[in-house]
Amino acid sequence: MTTQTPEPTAPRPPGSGGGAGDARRRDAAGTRRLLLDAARHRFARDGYSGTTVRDIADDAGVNVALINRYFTSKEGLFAACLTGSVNDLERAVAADLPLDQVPLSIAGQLTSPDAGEFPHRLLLLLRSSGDERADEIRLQTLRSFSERLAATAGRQPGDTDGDRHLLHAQIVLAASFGIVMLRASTALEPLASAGEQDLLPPLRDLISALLPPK
Amino acid sequence: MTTQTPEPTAPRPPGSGGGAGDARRRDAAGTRRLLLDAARHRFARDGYSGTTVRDIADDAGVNVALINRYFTSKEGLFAACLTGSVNDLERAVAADLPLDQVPLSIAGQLTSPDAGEFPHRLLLLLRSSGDERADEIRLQTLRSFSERLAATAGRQPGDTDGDRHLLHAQIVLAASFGIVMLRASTALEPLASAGEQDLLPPLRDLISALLPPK
Amino acid sequence: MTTQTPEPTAPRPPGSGGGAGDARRRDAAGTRRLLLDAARHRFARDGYSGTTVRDIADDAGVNVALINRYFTSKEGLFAACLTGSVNDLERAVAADLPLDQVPLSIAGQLTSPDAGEFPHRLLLLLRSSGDERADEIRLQTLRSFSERLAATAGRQPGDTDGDRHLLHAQIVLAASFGIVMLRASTALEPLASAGEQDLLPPLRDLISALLPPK
Amino acid sequence: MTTQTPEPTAPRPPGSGGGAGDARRRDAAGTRRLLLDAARHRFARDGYSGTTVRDIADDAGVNVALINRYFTSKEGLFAACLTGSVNDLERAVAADLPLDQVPLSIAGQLTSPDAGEFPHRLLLLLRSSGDERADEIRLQTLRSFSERLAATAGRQPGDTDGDRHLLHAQIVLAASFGIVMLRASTALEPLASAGEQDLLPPLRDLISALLPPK
DNA sequence: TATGAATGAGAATTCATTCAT
DNA sequence: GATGAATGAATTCTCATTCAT
Repeated sequence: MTTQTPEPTAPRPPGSGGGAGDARRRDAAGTRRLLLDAARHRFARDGYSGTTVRDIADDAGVNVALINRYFTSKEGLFAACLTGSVNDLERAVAADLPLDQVPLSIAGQLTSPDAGEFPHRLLLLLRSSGDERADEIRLQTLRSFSERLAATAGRQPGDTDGDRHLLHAQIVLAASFGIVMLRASTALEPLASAGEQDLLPPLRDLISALLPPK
Repeated sequence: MTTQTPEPTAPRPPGSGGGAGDARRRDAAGTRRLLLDAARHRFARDGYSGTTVRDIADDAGVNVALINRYFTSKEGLFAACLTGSVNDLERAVAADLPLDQVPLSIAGQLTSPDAGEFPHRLLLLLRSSGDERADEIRLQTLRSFSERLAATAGRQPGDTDGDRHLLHAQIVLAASFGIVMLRASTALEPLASAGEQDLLPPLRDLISALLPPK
Repeated sequence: MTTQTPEPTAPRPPGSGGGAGDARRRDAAGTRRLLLDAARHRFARDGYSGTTVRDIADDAGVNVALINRYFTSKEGLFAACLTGSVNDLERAVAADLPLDQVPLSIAGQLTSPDAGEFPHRLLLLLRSSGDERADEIRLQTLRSFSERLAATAGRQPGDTDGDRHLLHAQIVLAASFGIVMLRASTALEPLASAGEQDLLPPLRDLISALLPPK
Repeated sequence: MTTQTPEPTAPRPPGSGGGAGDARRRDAAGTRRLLLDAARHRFARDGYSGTTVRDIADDAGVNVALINRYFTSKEGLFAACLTGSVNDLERAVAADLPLDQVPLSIAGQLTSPDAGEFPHRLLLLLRSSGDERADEIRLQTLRSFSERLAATAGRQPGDTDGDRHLLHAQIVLAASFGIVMLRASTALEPLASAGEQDLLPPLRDLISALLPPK
């Protein structure tokens, strides 16, 4: 394995399951959530096959076997991460923001100082586990996203091709993905550590260039 | 553009017309190239850990052991793919295009009808093997790319922060990545099957919004 | 003497009387010991590279993966065998026998009728895994052995070179090794099946010739 | 592999077969000898399974495939080494030395300053390839050796057991083996670098203690 | 519910050997 | 006779998963 784990590839000794001080023991719901959180980060950062269930369990501080107990399999856990993220994302954009606030929202989400969940949830949409079901979810989510985004754009005079807005919305989406990816996987400065106030202006420009308001 | 670099098809050994089956035997350079091509596609599509050396060897139609023979290890093969791609990318943009041709060039590269190499080479830059050396190459390439791109932009009146151009260039780069990723890993229409003539206009808009000409 | 150290047979889990088949399950310490015992024999007999981890696991009747679980790697297992053997050897000679009992002790150890552990532990000291750490242990052990042996020898009138005793002790050690090796790897009669009463006299002669008592 | 080759595990690049300056090319007998010499050293030092045919071929500066060409297989090469060594050893002791010269001869052989062949040939007798045929040769050689050695010893008054001389001779042989082994595989001082004049006296003592002259 | 021991499938890599030139 | 490309059979090690407690 070549995951870039901080720990210097310690030969995982037998009997170091976790046991974070015996707190939160015997709490099914809590354990589930712990695993989901850990998994989302790992999957987003290292991809599906770059992540081992042991990594996740260790991060969560629980026993590996519980992954299978609660999620049946690694793929099950991945699917759960995905649907969970989708739900949260849906809720995040459900507000149906006015168009001129979209850049602000995106910029904010991308740079939320507390290493917010948004980038991870987004990244997850690009990760494939090879599981058909999960892939369908991904596609469905992306589709609905871009449609909603396209809907915010104004119709330009002489527009015949309805697809054009959709294409542009998908390009905006793609740009967001690209930014998250680059920030997540490289140390490319200044992009990697740009803050909200840095990202907002160019994003506003980008969006208004592709999706002019109605 | 659409430079395909079809890697001038190995000098076939005498007496192997061109039939199916196992022609091209006993040709070290040819085998190497075959492996590189197969590996680039697999790595770009499935990521480093999602790819099996056996997959690659099978795609290339050669024995697995040859990967270690020619590239020492899976990581060695990955590094070779990366540097190879970098070289080709460098050459591709070496032309130092005038700014107003950049969108055209990008659009062309992204949509080359014959599933050209460009997207794969680009995608590769986002894949990590955990190998320090390879990661350094990736970063270096991205950096030099964005700098060159930034250099094509005009200085705006009152510009004090030189980083701004760089940031914008990196966002353009990110957008390209995002488009390639989405096209590669999902069937999101209309983006997935948009052709050059579809992508050109929005890309032109995007670029001139972020990197106004001098 | 003939200390057999039969490794006080793992605490069998309740409800597994002593029948054949796969008793002793779910007993980490027992499994570890089982692997060590099997490994010591194999390594001693076939050398490091002549031994397969699968051989060892099969001998021990456990799954191969457990070798990596408990000892990290084949080399780790080898090192564990070595240090284990060293400890036992140290204990075996710790008694600081009076010189005139040394031949008896050696003869006893070499011929313990139940194919005792001693020869294996000794043989192990001649096997190299290429692992630096393990090699250092070997050397250290041999050194301390021969020093202790040399110390039992009397000083001869006019002795100036202190090294002489050490050299002689090492030759005695070498002879012991040679005997063990020949017995282990060939069917050379009568040496191969000589018993304690056969070996004792010549060993006594050999030792008193090289290490005359004080 | 963990052979302790000096070269820092250079990833053997394709196309570095050997070609020692194109001298001695197309010389079947020469090549054979070259391979035998290289093989004897490797086998003696690293054992059968610790040695790779590539190691041997590289040492000899010839192509690997020639091993199979000339010796059919790795085992064939090993057997050839063994019989070759046996022949040389036979010749070495054929002189039927007077008993009082045996220690001198052995000490000389063990320490021959030019890293003589003797220790290697001797060591080879302890290495097993798992090949029945080879093992038979080894045993046969050891037997004839010890018999010849026993024959030099004088009959003691009241000797009834004829085997006693043979046993003693085998112990002398074993001691020689042990010394060679220790010298070859460890850096145990002073034994490791003892010269002929150091080894001669104790060996003389050892031999006369076990095999008193007639 | 939680734990850690155990397992089998599969991954990368090495190696002796054969083939074509 | 000699070379190096190619191959298939191991070998070590990792990983997801299941079992017994």
